[in-house]
Amino acid sequence: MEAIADNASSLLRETSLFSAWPEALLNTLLTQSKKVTLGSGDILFVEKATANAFYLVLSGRIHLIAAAATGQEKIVEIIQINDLFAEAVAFLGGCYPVTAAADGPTTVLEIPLALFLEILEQKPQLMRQMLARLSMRLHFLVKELRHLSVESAEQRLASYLLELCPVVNNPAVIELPAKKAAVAARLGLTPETLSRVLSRMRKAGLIEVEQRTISIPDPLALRRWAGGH
Amino acid sequence: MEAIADNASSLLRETSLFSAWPEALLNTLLTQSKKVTLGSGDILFVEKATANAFYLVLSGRIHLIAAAATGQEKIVEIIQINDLFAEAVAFLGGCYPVTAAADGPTTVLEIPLALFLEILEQKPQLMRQMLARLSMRLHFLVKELRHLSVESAEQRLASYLLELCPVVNNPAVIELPAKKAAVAARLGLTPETLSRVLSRMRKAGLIEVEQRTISIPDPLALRRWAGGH
DNA sequence: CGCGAGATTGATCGCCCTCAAGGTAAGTGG
DNA sequence: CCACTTACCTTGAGGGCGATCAATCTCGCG
Repeated sequence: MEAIADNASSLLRETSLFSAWPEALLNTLLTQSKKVTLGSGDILFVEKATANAFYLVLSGRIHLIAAAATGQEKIVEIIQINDLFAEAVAFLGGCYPVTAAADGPTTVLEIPLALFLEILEQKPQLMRQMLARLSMRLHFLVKELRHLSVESAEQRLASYLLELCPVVNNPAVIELPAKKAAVAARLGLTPETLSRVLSRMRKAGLIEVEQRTISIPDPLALRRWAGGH
Repeated sequence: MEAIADNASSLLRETSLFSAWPEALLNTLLTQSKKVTLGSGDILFVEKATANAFYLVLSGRIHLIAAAATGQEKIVEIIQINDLFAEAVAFLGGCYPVTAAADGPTTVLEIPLALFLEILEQKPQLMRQMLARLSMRLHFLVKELRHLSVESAEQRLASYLLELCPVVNNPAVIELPAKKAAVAARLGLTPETLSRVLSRMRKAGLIEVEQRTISIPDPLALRRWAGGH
């Protein structure tokens, strides 16, 4: 229990949102939070459920999924270790807009909204940070909208790979953050299409694929290639 | 000039963001703001430009447009009269994520970011409202992502029409907020496809179309029909 | 080895875009 | 009042991208 708290504390401190919080407040928050362990595919919360808490990924991965009436699903975002999610619902006091499911064994820290809001109310500068954070998410989603609506499969995958590159000028070797089927869903594609596009890029000499490891000798060439379809 | 300020003041007060602002602060903001008149197609700001202000639509309409490298365009949102836009950039101090263009003759109120931030800094409860507002936009965009990625043209148009209905149980007569080509772009479709889908709905007896006026005898039937492709 | 999950590859199909040709309606000038 | 113009919408034919369905392949593992 103590070990868990310590682990969570250090992880919390690493997030941009909490990095500037005073120790005392962070501890208060932690005593009210609890660790949740999930198996592969377990549902943390479902779309439209009343939101009582938000979450920090301690280990594993969480998929945020939007489902249509027809049963089709789209992974809106893949939440990695040490990322916060669902924190935006706090200010609406409403319900979750997506479903959250574990991708493999995963542990998350569940932080109650009520206490969080109470603390925030007394610390305006923390609010300012929340605002910046939400703005960043807004920009991210706007960018996603563009990707989905006006870019081809090649362009979407290329953008995605380029985002994973630390620097765009040098050769890079990157690791896909999840199994390919999940990456495909994240990009709004089927696994088959993802496979074919990767294959096309490989044949064009732009990337090399080995399991989840992808090496990109010339990221800029990849970007140019995607530009011309 | 005085008339302009009065008009803008009353409009500002009607927006959820400013409705709770004290008169004095609102006037301070107004004296620093200025009215901008735009002709059809005029660009208010372009994507990636440094953001110095955000805007309130006083009359007409503004299209927020995301463009791809290939030149294709998608209307992310259609901003109606009395709606704020671009206010989210304030907290990043960065650049606009989309391009804003006037749809027909339009006037907007240009509100400088610097002053706005300064006021906000001193009024925590106003920040709280900003947070709620940004959360709402986040939810809106998440919903949009779902629409674009997992729904068909029929479903997207049906959802769009249903959102324009005041109540979903009763017959409704609604007015498209812009010319059909713009609505199509807003839905991620071409004008041709929009026309065809409208035609299909008409032949199914679900709607009647007269210029921009659309009557929906049974919104629920429309929703059911869209569910089954 | 055999099993099963994930990845690949091929064949086919459907939705939506593109290109092209009317069609409708409102506004001009004679 | 009527040709003419212009903007917008509609309708049709054809094609491409990515989904679907199905078969095969790879690899880790009991």
